[in-house]
Amino acid sequence: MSQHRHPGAPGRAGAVPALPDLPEATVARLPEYLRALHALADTGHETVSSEGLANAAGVNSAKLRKDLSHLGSYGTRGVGYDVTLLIEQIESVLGLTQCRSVALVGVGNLGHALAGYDGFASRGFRIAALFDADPSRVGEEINGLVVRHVDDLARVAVEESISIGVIATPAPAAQAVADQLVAVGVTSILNFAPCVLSVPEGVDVRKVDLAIELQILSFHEHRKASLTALPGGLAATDTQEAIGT
Amino acid sequence: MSQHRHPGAPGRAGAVPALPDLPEATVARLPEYLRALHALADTGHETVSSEGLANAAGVNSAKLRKDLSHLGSYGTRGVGYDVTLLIEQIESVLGLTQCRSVALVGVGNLGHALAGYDGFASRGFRIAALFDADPSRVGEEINGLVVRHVDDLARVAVEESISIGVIATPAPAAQAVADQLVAVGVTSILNFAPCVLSVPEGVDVRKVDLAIELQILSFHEHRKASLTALPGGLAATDTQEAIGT
DNA sequence: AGGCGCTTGTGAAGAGGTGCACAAATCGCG
DNA sequence: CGCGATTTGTGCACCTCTTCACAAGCGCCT
Repeated sequence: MSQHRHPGAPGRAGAVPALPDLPEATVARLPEYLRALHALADTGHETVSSEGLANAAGVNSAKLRKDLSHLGSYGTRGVGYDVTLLIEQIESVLGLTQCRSVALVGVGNLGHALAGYDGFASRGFRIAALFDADPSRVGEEINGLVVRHVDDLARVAVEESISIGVIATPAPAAQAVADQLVAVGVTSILNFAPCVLSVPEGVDVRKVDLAIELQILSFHEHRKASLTALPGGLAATDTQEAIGT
Repeated sequence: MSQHRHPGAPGRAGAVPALPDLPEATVARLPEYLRALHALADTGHETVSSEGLANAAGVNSAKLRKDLSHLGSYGTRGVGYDVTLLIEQIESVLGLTQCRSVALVGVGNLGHALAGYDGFASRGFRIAALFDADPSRVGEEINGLVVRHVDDLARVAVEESISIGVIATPAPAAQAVADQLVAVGVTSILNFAPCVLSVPEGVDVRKVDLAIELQILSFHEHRKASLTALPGGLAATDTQEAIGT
């Protein structure tokens, strides 16, 4: 998880239509539900049960029902959920009704791929500008966008009304880029650089580190290897819980 | 989170030197500590306090101490942790003492970038083979590796003793690739395709979906926008959280 | 209209993670 | 040698998330 502190919570916000104050874990799963729902809609389904949607999203059906219950009662007992209605609701909650403009900084190996990734556009995000610090890369055209120098960030960010910044630079440059993004008023950052960013309060940072995912897999692999290397195979249940502290 | 069920082994035998049975949350943070430790080692630090390392890793110092305590007492009270020793311990626990071979399937936009990502090699992973289903891509050389056809997966996987598979194909192809990987004996998969994979028990799948991260950010952005639009103007300035620095 | 089967929504219990606060342990110094 | 400064390791309370189990609600069929 990343840094997420949302301070004003105790003072209940008054009469705003819907500020559901969703649990973080639920928010993290909503996009997955949304993807599954779109797939269902594309295959002609009009309604879906919690069981069916849970399977499509890879979660437990009870968890799914509790998650959806946090955004209101949009299901019909005995029937299920209306696919179209649920899509609208989730998109509304996630703030996807408006198309958000993304600035991508760092057009190296990874940044290049991100610039061409069509999963963003199909989910309502528009990559509005590309930046790099390397002058030899400035001017290059990627996917219909021209790479600009990072010094132009301030001007362009305002022009394009950027709401999310993506950092795909090498680690040493990431903090400086983050500072620039914050200075321009960006309050949401997706960081692919393998380093910790320090940002002022109110700015959300999410981190994606590809190497870390591999290391976590490595741990489980290592663990499984230790287990299968045991004498007697895995059915040997006579020795157990010998491990204390 | 991803699918992590290790149910079939209720009696996990315990005669092995150290099977700490770490909490998942701890495992997920160890790589971050490791990165911070390497950075400290490179700058000449020989020891580090929990406070110092916690700052470098972007977490709370109490959490860090508890995490490290799960792998044993490798710190010295009044002094801190020996950087080199701690690196060795964490790498040992994560199973990084041996270089793991990775097979990357799907050499499209994203796969291309992953193949060239040097963060893998620097963390002890070796991309041992590249695959694609598109014949026009087979034979292409990327970063010193030749792209092979996915039908050769079985043969090559054995030759190269692949231990982790990375799926960077379009979503519709992902399940078939996963099945092939599993058939070859791969039990750890990192999935970049936006879909749910179903795999037999004992196989670990971790999912990275770039669009989902953006959608989570979008939610918080949406939420912040709603808050600042409130009448009472309970601006977020009353609580200063001073996030990890 | 009434009953029946199906599905949602939710209270409650359980599991897991977090952070505080402090005792225990170690080092350096007088 | 003992004392104080410092830092680890951890018991405990709190909190969030998960899972179970079931009542309430809905539609269909007779």
